Amino acid sequence: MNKQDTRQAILDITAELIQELGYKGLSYKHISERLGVKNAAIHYHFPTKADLGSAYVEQMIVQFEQYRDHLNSKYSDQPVRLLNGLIAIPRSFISKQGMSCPLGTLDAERNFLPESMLLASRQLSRLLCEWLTEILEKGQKQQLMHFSGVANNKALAISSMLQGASLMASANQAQIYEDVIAQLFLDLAIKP
Amino acid sequence: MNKQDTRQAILDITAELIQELGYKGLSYKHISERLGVKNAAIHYHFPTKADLGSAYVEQMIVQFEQYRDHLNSKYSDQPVRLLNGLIAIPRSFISKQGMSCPLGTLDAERNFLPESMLLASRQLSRLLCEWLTEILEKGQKQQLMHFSGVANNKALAISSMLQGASLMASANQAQIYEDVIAQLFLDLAIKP
DNA sequence: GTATGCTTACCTACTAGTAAGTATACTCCA
DNA sequence: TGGAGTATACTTACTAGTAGGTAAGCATAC
Repeated sequence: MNKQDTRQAILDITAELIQELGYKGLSYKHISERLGVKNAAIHYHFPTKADLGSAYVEQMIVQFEQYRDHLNSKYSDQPVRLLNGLIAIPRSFISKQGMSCPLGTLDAERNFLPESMLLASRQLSRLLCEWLTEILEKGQKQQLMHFSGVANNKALAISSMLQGASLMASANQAQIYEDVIAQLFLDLAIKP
Repeated sequence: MNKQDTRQAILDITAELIQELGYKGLSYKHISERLGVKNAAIHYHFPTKADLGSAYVEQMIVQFEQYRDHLNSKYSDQPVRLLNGLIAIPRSFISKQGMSCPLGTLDAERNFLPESMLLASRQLSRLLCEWLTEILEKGQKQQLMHFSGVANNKALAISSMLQGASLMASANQAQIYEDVIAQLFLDLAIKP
């Protein structure tokens, strides 16, 4: 097989497994069995687990940026649509049985993550929060969203809420996420 | 050593380690080394890891109930004090370097937890949410806390927020938790 | 004829868990 | 009161399984 194809296949399987098992729960054996190769083949593409983990988070960042830019250009002046787009990210993970949004999982595994991975996951978390801040500012300016304090801090609070709700939904019932989102819309006084 | 004393010492070390490493990251070797015994000694008190994990969560539930009952009787009609008491729980974990509130960690490890442990951790999560609901209802009645929708769902949203903020604070900077709490008080329009 | 992408075969470290042995402390009975 | 017996709280020594990682070999394709 082509080197880039195999590499991408490994990353895809890694993404699925991390959503299910976390970084620590992920093993080269899991990946190699799913891919139908031997575990040494994975080491050929990603010498160490830290290399694999870092590549995974880097890929998540790229995917997030593409998604954000796409929505930003499509719904530039529709902050409610943008917010719905952001909210859809954790939802997409929860909808798959046994899986969850990886950001919370990685935070929980902070003491096992290689430095590069921890830094990258912090960056992704920051990017998400910055996007949410912009959305809230637009929403406030257009009087479509209402909140106290500065957008920056409100974004941090909502970001925490989404991350927490995503984990709780995965470990309890998926419905929890929707209930929390409903409350969020009530709090922001968004007219549906 | 006395059997009950050793058992409690093991549970105390387990509590610390789970806050730091999670259930999966915890090992009998870690515990036995800290306690200055051999790993088989831990198996004498807790035959399987599932026994240890379940005992740990059960203990958390008892401690939570004592704390809640104590505050409830002390500040029965002071919902803001009660809320501060609830908020202090995750804070107490975050304040210890490298540690975090175990509820989020356990949710992230849902696919590795023995059934009894998963059920117990869900129960603790539910107890927390129920207490918060009562506090919000009192606060609303006394016009000390303001929010849209029903207390039940608002409690779920805040609960998610606390859990998410606790994880983010542990993996990033502890200050995040305080920033989120400040926003929460703003949102509830609580006068300080 | 050589670089690529993989396999075979191995390594060390660690995991939870177990069976058998042992020193200590307590209990019962002469 | 003293000694036999026994329960307690461990240790020693081990198991099978899994982890990440590596060195050398080997087909295939260029």
